[in-house]
Amino acid sequence: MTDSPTPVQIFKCLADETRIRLALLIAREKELCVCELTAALDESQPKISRHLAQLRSCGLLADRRQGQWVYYRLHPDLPDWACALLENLLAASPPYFTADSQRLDALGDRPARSALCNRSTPSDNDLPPC
Amino acid sequence: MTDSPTPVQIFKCLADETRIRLALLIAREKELCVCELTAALDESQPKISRHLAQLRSCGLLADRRQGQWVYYRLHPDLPDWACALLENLLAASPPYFTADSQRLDALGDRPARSALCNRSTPSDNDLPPC
DNA sequence: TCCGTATATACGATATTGCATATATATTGA
DNA sequence: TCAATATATATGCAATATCGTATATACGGA
Repeated sequence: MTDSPTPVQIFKCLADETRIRLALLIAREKELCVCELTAALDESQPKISRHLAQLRSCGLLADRRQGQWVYYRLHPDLPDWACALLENLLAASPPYFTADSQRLDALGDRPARSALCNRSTPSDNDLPPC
Repeated sequence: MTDSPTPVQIFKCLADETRIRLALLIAREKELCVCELTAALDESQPKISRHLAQLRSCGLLADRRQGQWVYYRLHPDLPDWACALLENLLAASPPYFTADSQRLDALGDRPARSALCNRSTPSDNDLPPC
C-alpha cells in the first residue's frame, strides 16, 4: 500500500463502527496510542489492534513506535477529500463519539508523547487537520 | 429505514465500486433511470438494480416511477456530511467516473423526465447539490 | 537474563456480501 | 388480452469480514 488509498478502500475501512470510532478520535486528538484507544472505546486490545492494522494498511493511518507505545495518527498523505470527510463527520459528532471522547478525557496518567503533538488539553488543537 | 442513515450505513453502501459509480453519476446528473445507469456503467441490469436497491434502502437514494421508467436521485434528507462527501469525491473525479460519464453522454434517445430535472446538457447544472 | 506491560498476529467459527443466472412484476401499446 | 420493454427479486455459491480466544513479539527495567 504505497499509493494513496482509493475511495473504495477508504469506505471499506470506515464501514465498521469500531473503525469509525478509532478514526474520529484520532482525527480529533492528532495522535493516540493503542492503550488509550482501547480504554476510550472500552473494547478488547486484540480487537482494537486488528482494526488499527486495517486502517493502517489501507493508508488511512500511520503509526510510530515511541518506547513501549505505538502511536497512531492520520496518514500525512491522506487525500484531501478523505480529510474533509473526517472533519465533516467530526462536526456531525455521532453519538458514540461523544461517549468515547468522555472516556478518553477521563483517563489518568496517559503516556507522554513527543513534543510535536504534546498539548495540555485535548481541545487545545490549532494544527492543520492532516 | 425511516431515519437518516448512520455513518456506518453510508460507508457500507459506498464500500463497493459499482455503488460509488452509481452514486457519483447520480450526484452529477441529479436524476437518472435504471436503463441509463445500466448503459453508463456497462454492467448487467440485475446487478445495477440490486445495488440501487441497496443504496435506496440505506437512505442514500430515493426513487420515483415515471411511466415505464424508475428514476433515482440523491435522497432529499441525506445528511450534510454525506452530501459534502459526494461533492468532494466528484471533485476528485476518480478514473471510473470519467469513463462512466462519457458512456452516459454518448447515449442517444434517453427517456425524457419531468420538467424539474429536465435540462439540455448534463453539465448545465445550477441546482443545489441535495 | 527474567519479568511485566504493550502490541500484534494466528486460528477456527459464524455472518455478511457479491455474483451470475433465472424468473417475476409492472407498464405501455397494439 | 398479448407482446415488448423496464425493473425487481430469488437462489445457490464463493469470497470476505468479524469476532473471541490464545499466543507471539517488542520494549523497558530490575
